[in-house]
Amino acid sequence: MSGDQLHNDSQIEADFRANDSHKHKDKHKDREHRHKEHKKDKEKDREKSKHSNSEHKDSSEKKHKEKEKTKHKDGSSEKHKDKHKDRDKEKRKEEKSKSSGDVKIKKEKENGFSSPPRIKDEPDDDGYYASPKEDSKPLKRPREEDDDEYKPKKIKTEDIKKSKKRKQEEEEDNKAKKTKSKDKKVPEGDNKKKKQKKEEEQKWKWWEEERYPEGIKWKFLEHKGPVFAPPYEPLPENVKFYYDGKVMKLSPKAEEVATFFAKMLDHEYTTKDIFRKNFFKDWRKEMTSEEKSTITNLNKCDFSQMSQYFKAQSEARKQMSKEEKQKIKEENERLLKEYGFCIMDNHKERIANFKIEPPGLFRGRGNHPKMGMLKRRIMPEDIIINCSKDSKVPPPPPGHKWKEVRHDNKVTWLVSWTENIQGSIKYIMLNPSSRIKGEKDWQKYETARRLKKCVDKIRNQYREDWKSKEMKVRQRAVALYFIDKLALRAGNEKEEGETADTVGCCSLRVEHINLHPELDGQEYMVEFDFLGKDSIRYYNKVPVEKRVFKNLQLFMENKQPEDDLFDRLNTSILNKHLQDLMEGLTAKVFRTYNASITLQQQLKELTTPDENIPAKILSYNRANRAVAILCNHQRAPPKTFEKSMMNLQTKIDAKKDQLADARRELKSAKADAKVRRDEKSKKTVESKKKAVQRIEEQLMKLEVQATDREENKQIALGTSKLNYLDPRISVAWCKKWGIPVEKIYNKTQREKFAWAIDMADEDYEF
DNA sequence: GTGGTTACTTAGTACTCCATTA
DNA sequence: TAATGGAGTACTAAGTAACCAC
Repeated sequence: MSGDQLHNDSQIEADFRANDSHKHKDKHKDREHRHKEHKKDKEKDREKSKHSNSEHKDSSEKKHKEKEKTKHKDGSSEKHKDKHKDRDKEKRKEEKSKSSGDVKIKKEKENGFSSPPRIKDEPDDDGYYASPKEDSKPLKRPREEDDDEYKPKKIKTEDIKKSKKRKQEEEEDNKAKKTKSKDKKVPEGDNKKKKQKKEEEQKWKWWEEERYPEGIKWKFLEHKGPVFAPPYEPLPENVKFYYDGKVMKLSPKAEEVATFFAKMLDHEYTTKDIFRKNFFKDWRKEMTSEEKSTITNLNKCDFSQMSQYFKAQSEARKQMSKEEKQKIKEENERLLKEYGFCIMDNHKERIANFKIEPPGLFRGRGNHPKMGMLKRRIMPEDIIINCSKDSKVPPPPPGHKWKEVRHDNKVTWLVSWTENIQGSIKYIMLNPSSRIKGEKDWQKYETARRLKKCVDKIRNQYREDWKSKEMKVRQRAVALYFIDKLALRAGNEKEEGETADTVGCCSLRVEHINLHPELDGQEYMVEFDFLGKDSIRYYNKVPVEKRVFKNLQLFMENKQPEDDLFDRLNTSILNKHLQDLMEGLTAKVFRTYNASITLQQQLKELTTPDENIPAKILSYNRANRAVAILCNHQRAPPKTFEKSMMNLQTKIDAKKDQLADARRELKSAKADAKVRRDEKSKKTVESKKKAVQRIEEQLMKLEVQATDREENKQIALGTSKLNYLDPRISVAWCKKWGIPVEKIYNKTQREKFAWAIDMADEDYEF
């Protein structure tokens, strides 16, 4: 399988280049299917071995057994069926690997196996050092996760004073708030005071305060509960639904579900078999028995009038008058004000998602087996409220009650409910700008920085483990190598048939890699091709070390394409091992670490001191892009991409013409001044010169913009910026080069990273 | 070791709003 | 003044990983 190398960015190491996926997703379908069949077989086998004496041995299983026997011609039909149970096979295999491995290792030694090249270029100083700033400001100490039983540390007296003062202020603030909440209605007049207060709130520097002991997330929590989806509004009489060419009036319930489908009619989803099948099955559940007996074929349903009605409605919404739009906006603001905030430990904090997800049709990503199923309406009776005992419990809507009210301060969520598609729990939590999220974020980067201190040791260790006699250890070491080198996700096991068939490192299957002893002039190439999170394709050709290559060959021996590559490994085994190497270390820390260290290196490499601000920002974006490529953060190219690119090019051409004109004018002005030699003409020359300069700058800006946009066509920068890059690296870079931080982070991002903006100075080192 | 549950982070896309341009 | 386009936001799916009982 070959994919076209898409990201042709000279700045980025070829190793890290992942290929485009969106166009190729379909290619995987076939394979997925095959895999599913296979897995089903496997599952059955598992069941069988579990209840070996059970009465479940039906004919299909027998058939399957026979099938399996023919599959594995070497007679080892039970091989690879089960990861953890088949000890005999394991032994046999290990013996085999031992003998062949020994030979191989010897051979390598004879070949003069030299220490492998470094996985990633890293700054020469291997040791970690805290930034001088942190040394001088113990208050902003990087938090170590290892201080398990955290006791608020005594910090500089000065700072204690500060914090005490702040606390006093807060207490006063809180008192005021409490009295306020008692007599609720506050005259609209005190806007100024309110504003001031708001600003104070925004300026709250939680990162300078003491933390709670491990496990405790808050001491006081009060909120207004969730906002429910608006009730269903039946369609007007003139909007008809037709079945088999005849008008049919649907019951409200059936009609509501029908409108969900009608609203999606233009989407490709509604043409997919699984989607239609799932939808129809769930829709029928909502029908009256009469409807059920009439409506038996989705193909005979005509939703077109409904669809047109909704299109007209959305058109009308766009055409609304200013006043109407303003009214809606005000209503939304009112809702936000009332339900969008909570009080957590004396501070008003913004809630991220205070609105309950409305009912609709489930749209999974990729080839999701449950697409089209009905996401049912969430009622107060489904809702668990979490708040503190001494808070005012939010009242349920009239005539309803909550499923439960609990007071659990070991968790951060305010509201939860169980969703009906996967049976998973959904939560209402706080905004990223909140203390509770910020602290966690900060902690995450501190863990990644701790990894920096010991990453060399860990790398040496897994290199050693490639030679281990134990298959499990070898697999673990190779997997870890991939996670480290390629920033792959851990790859938890997933329930079969419940989700799209996607994989991560530990769940890679034989069919996801191709080994090439030589490819494109390089030795020991591994070609990856699989669907990762969100069914985004990961395609990459990577040269690996010989020992890794040989190990992979070994892991793949006698396996079917649908078999697990790392059959002795899962994420929990891997993470347990990582925990032993460093406290708090998990597979995902490697992604954070490698993303952040890459940004820091790339910024160092790409920033040229004498460049102007737009050029520096281009460099920043390129560094950011290198990370996004490493992490395989892709996006569908914007629908208007080609057009907007063309428009930009037109602008550039026009600017070029304008520049040529200005230069001509400058030339003639110069000639004129030479002849006249008066003040006026000199001034004209000066002003023409300035004009040329101005236009040159404008042109340059446009060109930079064009480059940036082109390079960004299929790469999403946001995800890494928000989740993987230690914001202090960016802040330090801004401070070092005099770039306003607003150029890198928008308002929301600045709120999220307020802690970093406040604490990092220009010589911060990750 | 496994399977189930829970809590939380990470992810891409659809929509909205607002500034700029024709 | 309407159209356009891009930045920012809202939404919610899909991951990771810890914990617990057996």
